[in-house]
Amino acid sequence: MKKHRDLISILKAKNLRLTPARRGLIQYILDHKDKQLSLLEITRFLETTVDGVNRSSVYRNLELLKKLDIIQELNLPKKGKRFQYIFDKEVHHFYICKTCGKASRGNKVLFGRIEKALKDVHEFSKANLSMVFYGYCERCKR
Amino acid sequence: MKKHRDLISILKAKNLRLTPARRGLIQYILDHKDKQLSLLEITRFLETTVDGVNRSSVYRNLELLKKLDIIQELNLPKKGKRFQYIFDKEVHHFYICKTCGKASRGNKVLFGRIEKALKDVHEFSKANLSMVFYGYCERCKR
DNA sequence: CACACTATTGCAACAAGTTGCAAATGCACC
DNA sequence: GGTGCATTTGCAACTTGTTGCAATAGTGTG
Repeated sequence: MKKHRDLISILKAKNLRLTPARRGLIQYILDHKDKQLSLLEITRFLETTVDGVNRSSVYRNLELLKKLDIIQELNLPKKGKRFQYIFDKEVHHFYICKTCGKASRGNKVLFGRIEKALKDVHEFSKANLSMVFYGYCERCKR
Repeated sequence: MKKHRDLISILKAKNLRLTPARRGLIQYILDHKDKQLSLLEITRFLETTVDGVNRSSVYRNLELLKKLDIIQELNLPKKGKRFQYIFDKEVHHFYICKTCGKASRGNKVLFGRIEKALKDVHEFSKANLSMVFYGYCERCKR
């Protein structure tokens, strides 16, 4: 799997080690790229496969993947903390409903358009930019 | 104070009661409109003034103010959860540094421009829209 | 200003998240 | 394949956040 190898080499380049816990976490996230994963889902998977990963390790590794811009944490109303794969050169931005917590990904065209709108924000680097919009979805619209 | 009365009438309209804890919280937030307040700051203030507000009440009231679009919760890297006043007809969007957690508010012109860029996102209501951009600040830029 | 009605609070038990430290282990080098 | 060493883990104690429920107290009405 190509992406998998990409990630491995990122870890290596930073002297980060590929432990069973990390391997499992990365695999699970890669297998659910389009989902916003809850901690419960992640923990359950790691329990049943790597069997016995302590929760502090799970938290620490999620933190690590965030720092590496591999995942992004989203705080979804009603649904709590979620983790979303964002490691690709593709764009990503999210529309989140303040009422029900539904999250949907934006598309490339819109991303480009918004990025352009931000061109005058000079003191802010748009490298690995990610954007979150909070409004109301069709169902919850008022 | 004008804004204060605005908020009070919003509460009234929803059958929400003005308890000491709520009054204190609202006052504190109004007095620090341009800060991202930490829970510690809020709690400390409420302890020393209203003396003895249970933490569950603090959490519940913050949740309430979020639902009313009076404050917004921001998750700042390194700094944790913060609460930011957003209740005015003025626009608000934030630039957050993924490394150090520095948050800065955007301005009206940019907001308008970005909002326009979002015009084709039809299934998403931009009422009380708020936007968060994650990138890197000048200091942390790489 | 007392009453009734319902929203809100405090409490206590629990769940989720954090941290320092000693033990374990991945990995580069031989 | 063994060795050394820095990274990572598990553990345990702790802090932070959540929830159900009974007691408390705002608020509108007369």
